[in-house]
Amino acid sequence: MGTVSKALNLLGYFNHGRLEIGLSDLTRLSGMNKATVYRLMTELQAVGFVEQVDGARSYRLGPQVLRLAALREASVPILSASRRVLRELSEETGETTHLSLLQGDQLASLSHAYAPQHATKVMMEDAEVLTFHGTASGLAVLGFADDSFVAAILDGPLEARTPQTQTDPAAIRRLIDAARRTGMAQSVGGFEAEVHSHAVPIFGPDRAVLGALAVAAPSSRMTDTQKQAIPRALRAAGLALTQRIGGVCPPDFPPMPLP
Amino acid sequence: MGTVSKALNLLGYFNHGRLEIGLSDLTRLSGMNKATVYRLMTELQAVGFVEQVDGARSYRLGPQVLRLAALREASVPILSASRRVLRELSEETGETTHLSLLQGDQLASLSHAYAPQHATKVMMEDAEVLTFHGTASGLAVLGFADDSFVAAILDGPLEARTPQTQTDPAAIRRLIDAARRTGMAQSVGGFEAEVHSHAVPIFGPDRAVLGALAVAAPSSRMTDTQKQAIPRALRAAGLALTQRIGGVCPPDFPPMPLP
DNA sequence: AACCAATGGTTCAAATAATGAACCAGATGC
DNA sequence: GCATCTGGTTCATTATTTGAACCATTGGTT
Repeated sequence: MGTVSKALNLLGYFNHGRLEIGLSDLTRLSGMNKATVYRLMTELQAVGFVEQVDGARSYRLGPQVLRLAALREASVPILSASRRVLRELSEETGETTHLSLLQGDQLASLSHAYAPQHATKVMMEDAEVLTFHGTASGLAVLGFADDSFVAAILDGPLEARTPQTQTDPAAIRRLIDAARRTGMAQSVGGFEAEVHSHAVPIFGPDRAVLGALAVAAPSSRMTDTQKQAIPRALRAAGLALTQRIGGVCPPDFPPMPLP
Repeated sequence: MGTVSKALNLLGYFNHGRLEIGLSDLTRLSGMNKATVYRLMTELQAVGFVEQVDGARSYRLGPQVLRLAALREASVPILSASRRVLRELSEETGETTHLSLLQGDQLASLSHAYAPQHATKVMMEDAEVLTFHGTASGLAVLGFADDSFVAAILDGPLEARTPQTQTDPAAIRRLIDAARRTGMAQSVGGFEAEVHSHAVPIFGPDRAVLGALAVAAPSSRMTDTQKQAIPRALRAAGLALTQRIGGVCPPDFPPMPLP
């Protein structure tokens, strides 16, 4: 691994629970030498990828990433395309919706919409990294990912975020197969307790899976009516989003059932 | 300059006119050795900062920057805070408004809003890099930047984007001084012909200037009425945005004139 | 007030990774 | 069928990165 990767991997330790990280913490987290971390962070700071909060002390992400993200959106306007789809899907289902995208070997939730209807709703934070085996979105993605990628996930550690999280590789494999067959995945409390999610994959122009569109509802509201309505609306929204970004579904993707 | 800076500087060559760059172009643009550029880009690709468009060929920015930008917004929610301010200011003035932020030694326009009123309007693109000497936003920022920073800008090459661009260092210095005295800057056709812009600086919690809020109108619509109304609305909006992000104006910032 | 354990930051010889000229192989143009 | 692009690769030379140890401050404990 080259120096550039090491430096940029340091940025991976930032998340919603750790928006600012001190030198010592970063040294511990990364397992690298303190002097190395210091030099890398100093260099990242010089190019505006991180900044120090005031004068000295801990680091946080810098303003330069905003410019790059805006240009990425200009190249591949998937987030902007998703906003209307998310909003309409939220209104139609009455529940929280979100879009997650593959970023290398991670799946991050990057855009969401809330429904106005209910006082209680599933709350989302952008940039949260999702597990593949414990979320509907993750299973939907795995259903259409490379075999080697799926194997790597099933081989790796399968953490249980909740008591309901499925961690048996064989069982997860069955869920993935079901996702591929039906074009949709579900998770009941696999990531957050009391949350029942449905998700469909989103495809790019090369027919590769890019991420997933999901509806997350409190389990208590998942009535028989909703269990019918949500998959129907979600499937249509997923196809619409894939289409809006110029994507193409793979040949084995199950078509919309007739109404 | 270390390897990390070299790699990340490569990302600086991406812009709206060049969303995808091939290896040879990048080699020429950067002046570095082709093997070096190749290795750096391969490494950036491995961590998801760039990706290759399909299989092989040219590079574009990768999905990883989206996650970092979302986290940056969670740290410093300046873009989300700006959206309402921009929208209201656009509605009030009937013109295009935008927010630009300092990113190291660059000023990039990162968020904008259009007014619904007119058929003609000034169009904006996010992530466009602005000149300091030829835009109202740039002058507003320089008015409250470090002396050394101002000196570096005036010392550097001062490109004329339009025939109207002021490129005389002494004249620009006078514009900067005026911006500091009045808390507002103007530019008539200094960046795009026929565009008359006003801008006010935005400050952070440490009283340092972060960027500028601007109103851009076609010169033809800049009537005496608008010349009064826009500065008034803009000044109020700038103070509101500074306040909403927890910023503090420096002691010498001219207060709002009484109505 | 002395002590201890943190913190961020710095040094310098040794170890390692980056560099660049030259070289492939394929595509495109003439 | 020659010339010139392109992206990609090699390998000895060179320059950068590395890491143990060391400072200076800070905050908490006895």
